[in-house]
Amino acid sequence: MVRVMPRLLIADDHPLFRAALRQAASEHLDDCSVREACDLQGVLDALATDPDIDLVLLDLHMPGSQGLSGLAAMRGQYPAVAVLVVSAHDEPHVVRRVLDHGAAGFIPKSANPGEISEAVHAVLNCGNWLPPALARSVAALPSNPADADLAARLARLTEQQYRVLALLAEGLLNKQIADRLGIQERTVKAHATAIFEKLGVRNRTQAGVLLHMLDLGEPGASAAAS
Amino acid sequence: MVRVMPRLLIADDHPLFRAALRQAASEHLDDCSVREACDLQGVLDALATDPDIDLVLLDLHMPGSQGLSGLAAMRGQYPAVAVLVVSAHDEPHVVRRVLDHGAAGFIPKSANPGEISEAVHAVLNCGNWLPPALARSVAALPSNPADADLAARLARLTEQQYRVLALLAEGLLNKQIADRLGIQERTVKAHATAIFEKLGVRNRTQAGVLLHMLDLGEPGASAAAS
DNA sequence: CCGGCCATCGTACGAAAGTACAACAGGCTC
DNA sequence: GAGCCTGTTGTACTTTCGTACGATGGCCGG
Repeated sequence: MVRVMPRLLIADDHPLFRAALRQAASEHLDDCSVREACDLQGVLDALATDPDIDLVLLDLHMPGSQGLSGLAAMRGQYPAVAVLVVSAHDEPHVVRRVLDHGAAGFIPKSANPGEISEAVHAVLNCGNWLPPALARSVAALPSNPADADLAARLARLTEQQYRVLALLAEGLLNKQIADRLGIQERTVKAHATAIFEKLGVRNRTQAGVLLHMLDLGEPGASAAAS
Repeated sequence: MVRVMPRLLIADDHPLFRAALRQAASEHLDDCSVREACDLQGVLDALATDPDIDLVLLDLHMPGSQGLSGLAAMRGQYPAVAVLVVSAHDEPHVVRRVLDHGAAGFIPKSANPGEISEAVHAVLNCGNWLPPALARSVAALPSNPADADLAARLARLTEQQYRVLALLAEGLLNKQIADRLGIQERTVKAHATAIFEKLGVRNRTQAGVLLHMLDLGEPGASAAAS
C-alpha cells in the first residue's frame, strides 16, 4: 500500500514539463506533497531543508548537472531518497548506467501519464520500475563494474566537497573556486586534498576526468575562452 | 569508377575481425593493397610511412583510443585520408558524432560482407556511406555545433602534441610524460603551452576535460591508484 | 557531555605547473 | 637558398598546487 502523505520533489528545468509531471504523478495519489526544483542546487537545497522527501523525479539534463552527475550527487548525500529518473535519453545503455548509479526507476520523456503514475506508485512501495520494453533490453546489458565503482567513490564525498569537485573539474583555479563559494583558498585546498583521498586520485586533472565519466554522449557546449 | 590500386588500412584490435574485414573489403576490388594495424599508434605509424593510403577502416575501440579520440587524431593529422568507422556502437547519436568528426561513413559490426564491400566502394569513389536504416535516423538528428568546434580545435594539434595531450588527460605529471615519450620535461612544457593555446584552454585540467568529451557512453575502466 | 565528523582558516614549504627570454636541427615549400 | 613549421632543449622566473604541521567552532549521536 502507498504510504500516507508521500512527499515528492520534481526536478526539471522546464516549467511546463514540471507541471505535466506533477499532474501525472499525483493523479492517483489520495494525498501528497509536491515540491519543485529547476536546477541541481535547488534539488539539494530542497532535500536539505525538507528531510522527509520520499521520492525525486529527476531530469538528467539540468543547470549544474550534465549527465549522471546530479544523480550521483543526490545518491551520495541522501542515499535514503528514492530517485526516478526522467529523461529523453532512453537508450538501453544509458538506462543501465542510471540504474547502476542508484536510481529506482526510469521514465522516458515519451511516457504517457498512466505510466508515470504507475512508476511513482511502484517506487513509493519501495520497488523499482521500468517501461516493459526497456526492462527487457536493459536486463540483457551487463552491469559495468567501473560504473558501480565510480558511484561508490563519489558517494563518499560531502556536499561541499562535491561542489568543489564540480568547479575543480571545470579547470578553475583554487582561488577562483574560493571566490565562487565565498571561502578562503586555504579551505579549498583542504577540500581538494580530501577529495583526492576519497576518489583515489593524485591530482585535480584525474579528479576532473573521473567526474566527467558521468557524462553521457552529447558533449555539453562547455567553457572555452579564446 | 574505382581508382586503380586503392590502398586500404584496416585498424581493429581483434585479429579475427581484421581478417573478416579484409576479406569483405577486397571482395569486389580487382586489385588493392591492404595493411593492418591493431592499435592507434599502429594506425598513425602506417599513415606516416605510407602516405598513399586512401581509406582506413577504423574500429572505435582500440588500445590508445577510447571513443572518438582515435578518429580525431587521424583526421587532424591526415585530413585527406578517408575514414570508414566500424563499430558495434550503432546508436544514431553516436553515428551522428562520428560523421561530425569527419568520418566518410559508418559500418555497424553486424553488417554483412556485401554491405562492407558496398561501403568501401562508395567511399573510394569519394562518396559517403551509411546503412539505409541508419541514414534515416541520423538525418533526423541535428549536428551538434559543439562537436564540430571540438573537431576543429583538435585538428590543429600536431601528432606529438596529440600524444602529449593524451597523457596529460590521464593526469600524468610533466616528468612522467617526458619519460614516457623519451624527451625532456622542458619539451613537454613547450608542447603543453602550444596545446593550451590551440585548444583555447588555460590549464591541463581543462585540456583533459576537452579530450574526454570525445568519449562515448561506457566509462572505460580507467586508472585509479589506491 | 563528549567524541567524532565537518567546515573553516592560518603558516610554511617543496614540488609542480606555466611563462618568458632564448637557441639549434630537420624537413618542407616557394 | 630563404622562409616556415616542428621538435627539441636550455635557464630563469612567477604562480599554482599539494601537503605538512597545526587551530577553532558547529552539529549530531551515543
